[in-house]
Amino acid sequence: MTQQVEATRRVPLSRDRVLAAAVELADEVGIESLSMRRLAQELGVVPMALYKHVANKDELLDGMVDAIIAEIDPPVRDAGWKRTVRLRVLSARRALLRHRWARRVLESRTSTTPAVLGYMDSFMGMFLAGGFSVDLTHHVMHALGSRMWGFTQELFDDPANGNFADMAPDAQAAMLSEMAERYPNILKVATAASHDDGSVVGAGCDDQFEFEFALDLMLDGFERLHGQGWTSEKPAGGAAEE
Amino acid sequence: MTQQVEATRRVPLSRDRVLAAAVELADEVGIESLSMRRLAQELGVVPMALYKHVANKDELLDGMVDAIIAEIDPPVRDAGWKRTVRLRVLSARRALLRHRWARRVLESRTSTTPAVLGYMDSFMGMFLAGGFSVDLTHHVMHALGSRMWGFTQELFDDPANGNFADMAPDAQAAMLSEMAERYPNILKVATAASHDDGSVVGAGCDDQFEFEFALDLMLDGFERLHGQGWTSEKPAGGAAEE
DNA sequence: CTTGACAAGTGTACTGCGTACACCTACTGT
DNA sequence: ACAGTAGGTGTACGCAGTACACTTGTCAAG
Repeated sequence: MTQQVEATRRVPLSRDRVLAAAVELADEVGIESLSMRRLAQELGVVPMALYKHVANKDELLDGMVDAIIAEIDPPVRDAGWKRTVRLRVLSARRALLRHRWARRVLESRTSTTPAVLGYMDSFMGMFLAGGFSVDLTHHVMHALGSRMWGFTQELFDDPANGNFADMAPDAQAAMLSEMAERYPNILKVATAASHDDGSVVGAGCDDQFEFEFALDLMLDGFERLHGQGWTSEKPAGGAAEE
Repeated sequence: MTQQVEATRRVPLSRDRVLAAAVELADEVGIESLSMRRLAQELGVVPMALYKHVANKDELLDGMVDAIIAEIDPPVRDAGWKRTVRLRVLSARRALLRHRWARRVLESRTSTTPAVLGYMDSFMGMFLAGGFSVDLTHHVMHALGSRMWGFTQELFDDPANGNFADMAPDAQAAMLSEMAERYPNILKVATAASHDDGSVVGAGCDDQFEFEFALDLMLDGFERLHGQGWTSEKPAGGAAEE
């Protein structure tokens, strides 16, 4: 009987099982609470057992990111570059939103795993296939930056707003009048962004709208540059120096 | 005599001294090596002494960020909004580049200290003063995102390139041919970006150029939208739902 | 000059982390 | 039947942040 129990759980660990469990755990408790010990416990195993499948925690994080990247849809076929890029970014965004920790990990990772490189490569491919010069593609990639992954640095994070909502009404009023005095512009902009909804910062705005607004702004800019055959005029030559 | 020594070092700690030392230490050894213990040691004091001046490490980091923000120049006067914004961002960029750890801390911080709010407020003020609608200003702020602080997520970080440079020539060749096979687009773009210089990724490109390229692309986009009186057409009403 | 209060600095100790290293164990191919 | 090995275990180390009780230095009031 114990044999059976053991037989049931004796599905041996594997790199994939470890990564999957890590992703799930991070989804549940947040990346900051994901420790090797906690993960091991979740898998019913002693912490050091994990090290037979991942070299260390950094590699674990890399693997988790790779798993998320695998969720991104491949480029659609036979659409113009703009639509292809747009859809791909939005697909990446959906994947990253399913795993909210992924943004931070991706940002903090200096690493370039094969999955990351593969995504970037195929991303550049979309522009090149659209007739962009290698030169322009390069700058475009830099300009997109992390927006290629479907996210932007949030202006305010939820907590600030959460705190506000949790405050006593009079404290809210006090804070509001203090803000009106010290940060009049923020207040103006924030309240305009949230007529019907009582919140002041952040929550009043539609992140998805903001993201697409900025993405389209950039894509339009790229289109314009491409249309006018833009080239970075580098200082002619350069062999002269040194 | 020991008295004198003590008298000399008896310049008492203060929040400002702690923050200044923390900034300096982070500049020297990197943010990941900045621990309360290490900082205390640097100040010739026992770790717990710091807690008389900062509540905890998070507050220390917040304070450090605030100190960097204080280094950003105020907006220039009597220039158009575009030039004003541009110069301000580039000033922020200079400050952040003087303290390379600041980018990460700013990114990871969910907090909104008065200094952060103040900067944002004055930033919005530049657009509003330029005649932007509150609405457009709002979206523009989101679109800028962390570029407002003068940085972008780097595509590749130095390490990858550093490793490559440190490799044996034949290993380099092997890696190159492997990359040509698996990431042909990356290779194309990267090599084009670094004709004269031997490196393959990252180092070949001029970060400052890339940053300004993207910044100007966005500012031009904003200008265009502003010129045509852009408004986000929100779904009329909304009170109907709930 | 004493005193006593309060701010600044100290010492010790706790918990949790990542992970090195030596060990055991159960399955595999010969 | 047995040796080799991959996978799991147990113990232990150093480093982190910080709670809590303590001493010390300084200065105002009696």
